[in-house]
Amino acid sequence: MSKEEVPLSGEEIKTNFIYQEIDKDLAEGRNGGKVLTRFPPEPNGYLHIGHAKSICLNFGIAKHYNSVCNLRFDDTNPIKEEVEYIDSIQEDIQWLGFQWDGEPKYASDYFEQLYQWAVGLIKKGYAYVCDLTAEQIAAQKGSPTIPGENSPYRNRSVEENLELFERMKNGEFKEGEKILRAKIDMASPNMHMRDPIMYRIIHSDHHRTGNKWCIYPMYDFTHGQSDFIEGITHSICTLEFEVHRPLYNWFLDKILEGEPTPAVRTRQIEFARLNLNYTIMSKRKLLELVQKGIVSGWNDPRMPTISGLRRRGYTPESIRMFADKVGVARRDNVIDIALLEYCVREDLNKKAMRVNAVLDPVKLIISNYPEGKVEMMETVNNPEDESMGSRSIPFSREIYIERDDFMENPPKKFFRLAPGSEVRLKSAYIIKCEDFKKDAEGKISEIYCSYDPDSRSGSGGSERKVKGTLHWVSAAHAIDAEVRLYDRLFLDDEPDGHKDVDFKEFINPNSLSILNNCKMEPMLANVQPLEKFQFQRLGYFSVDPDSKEGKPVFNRTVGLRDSWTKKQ
RNA sequence: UGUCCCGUGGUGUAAUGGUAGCACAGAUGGUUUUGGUCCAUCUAGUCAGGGUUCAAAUCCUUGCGGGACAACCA
Repeated sequence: MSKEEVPLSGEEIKTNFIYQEIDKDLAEGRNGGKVLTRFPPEPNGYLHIGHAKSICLNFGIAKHYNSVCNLRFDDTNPIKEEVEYIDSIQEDIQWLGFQWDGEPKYASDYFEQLYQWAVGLIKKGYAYVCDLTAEQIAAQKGSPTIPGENSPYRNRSVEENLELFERMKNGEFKEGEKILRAKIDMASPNMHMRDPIMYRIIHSDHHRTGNKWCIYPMYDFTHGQSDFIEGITHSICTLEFEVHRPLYNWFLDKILEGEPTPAVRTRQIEFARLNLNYTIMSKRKLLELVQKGIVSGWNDPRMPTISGLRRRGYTPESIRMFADKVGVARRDNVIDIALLEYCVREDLNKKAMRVNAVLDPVKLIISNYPEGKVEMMETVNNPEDESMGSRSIPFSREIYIERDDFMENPPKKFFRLAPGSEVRLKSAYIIKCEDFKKDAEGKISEIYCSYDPDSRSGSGGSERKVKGTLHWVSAAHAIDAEVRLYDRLFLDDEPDGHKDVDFKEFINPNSLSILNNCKMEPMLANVQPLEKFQFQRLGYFSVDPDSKEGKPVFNRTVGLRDSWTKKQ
C-alpha cells in the first residue's frame, strides 16, 4: 500500500484470519451467502480504544462484504446498566464514522422470546429450577480439575419446573431463592457446561422494560439467541468467550431441536483483545478512576475512552488507522502507545493549520527595530497542503519566544538563541542576541537582539542560512490562553499487571499540567471546541470545550517528534 | 494431576509446504525558514528437540513458555 492511501477500516484489502474464515464460509455456501455482524456493548460504561478495535472490525467486515452491522445493547443486568451509557455509546460509534443498521437493538427486546425458549427447554428436559444458594452452587461446582456434583433439584419433573419457573416470573420468590439452570454435565471439563444458570431473579427496574420482569436471562442464555434472532452470521468477540462457545452452540442446538434447519446459523469467532502499555482497559477500573475523582470524568483527556481521546484531540481517522495497524489475531498482545501517537501525528500533519503559540513566554526586544512599527508577515498555513493557503501575522519590536529557546550557556549542538548567536524568526527576520537581563531569582527576564533588515522572509536577502528557526508572537498583539499538557496516566507499563500492587499506586502525579500564561497569535481568539492546530515546533493541540470567549483552552494531543530532547 | 487457546525482530502483524515481508520503536545520513514533515540506509526474528518432505514459520510429535476457564457479570 502506498503512503498516499491512508488505510481505513473496511476500505482496503484484509488479511486477518477472520476475513479468511468468512471467505471460507462463503465459499462453502453457508448462510445463503450472507454476512451480517453486530457490535454488542453492555451499557455499563463508556467505550474505550479496545472497543474501537472491535467496532472497526465488525463495521469494517460489514462494509467489506457490502453488508451492514447491528448495534445491540446487551442489557440483561438492570443493576449495572444506565441510559447515560447508551447515549454515549451511540455518540462514540457515530463519531468514529460508523452507522449501524436501522434502530439500535436491545437484548431486552427479546426477553419474551427468550422466556418462551426457556419454557421450551424445560419441556424438553434440558432445564430445571434449582433452589441452591449461590454459595452452595459454587461449592458443588467443583474446579477445573475436580468434577462437580449434581444438584439435588436436578431431577424435578417437567411439570414442577414449569410451575416453579412461572412463579419465578410472577415475582413469587426473593432474589437468590431460585434460579433456572441448564441440565448439561456437572463433570464437564469445561466449567461453563456444568449446569450453567439461565435465569436469575432480580427485583430491579430495567431501563427499558421497567418492572415487567423480575427474572433476567444470563449472558450465555441471551447472546447466541439474540444473534440468531437477528440473523447474525458471524458473532465476533474476544478470546475470553472462547470457553463459552460450546454453550453458545448448545443452547441454539437444543432450542432448534425438532425445528426446521434455519437459513442462518451464527458462528462465534474470537480474537485477542487490545492491550496498550501504560494504560488500563478494564471498564470496572476506569469507572473507579471516575468515581474516585482521580480523573475529571469518562471523557478526561487522559482516559483511553473514545470520548477522552476525542477531547484530547484524536481524530476518528487516526483511531481507525490505529485499529488497522494493530491488526487482528489470536495471540495476546500489548501495543506500544507510541503507535497510537504515530497515527494521530500522521493524520494531523496533513490537516492541522500551523500557528504560533508560546507556552512559556519570555520577552525579546529587538533594539534596532523601530518602536511602534508593525509589519504583517505572510506565513503558510500548512506546508503539507498548499490548498490551505496562507495568512498574515503581526510582527513588532517586542515579541515573546519560548523560554526553552534561549540558553545562557548552550551546549555545542544548541541551534537556538544564545548570547552572540543568530536565529531565524519563522516567517520574519534573522536576529542576533546582543544581551539579556535576569530577575532577582536569576531567571531570564528579557532578551535583547538586533535584527537584519535584509533577511525578511521571502525577500532577496532571506537566502542567508542560520541553524535555528524559532516561533514567536508579537507581544502587543498576543492573546492569552490556557494550555493543558498531558502525560501518561500511569508510570508503570502494565499498571494492572501486578498481583500485589493496586493499579492506582502507579498513577502519575504529573499527568496533567496547566499553563495559564500562554501567548498566542491573534487568530486563536476565535476558535471552536475540538478545532485542531499544530503549534509550530511544539505539537498538536485541540480546543477544549472549557474555552471561554477570548480565553481559549487548548489540550495538547501529542507533541511533535523530537530528536533534540532525545539527544539531551 | 483438567480442558481449551496461543508462541515470527524491542512491539505488533504478514507469509497458509517454495526468496521470512511490512509497520511502529531504535540508530545513522541527506533535505528543510518547524531539531516537524519528507528521503535514504542500518539494527533486529520463526520458543526448543525430534519426525514427514526435494523443500517446514507453516504438517506431525514431545517438551518448554504464556494466556483463558471455578460471578445469580458481560
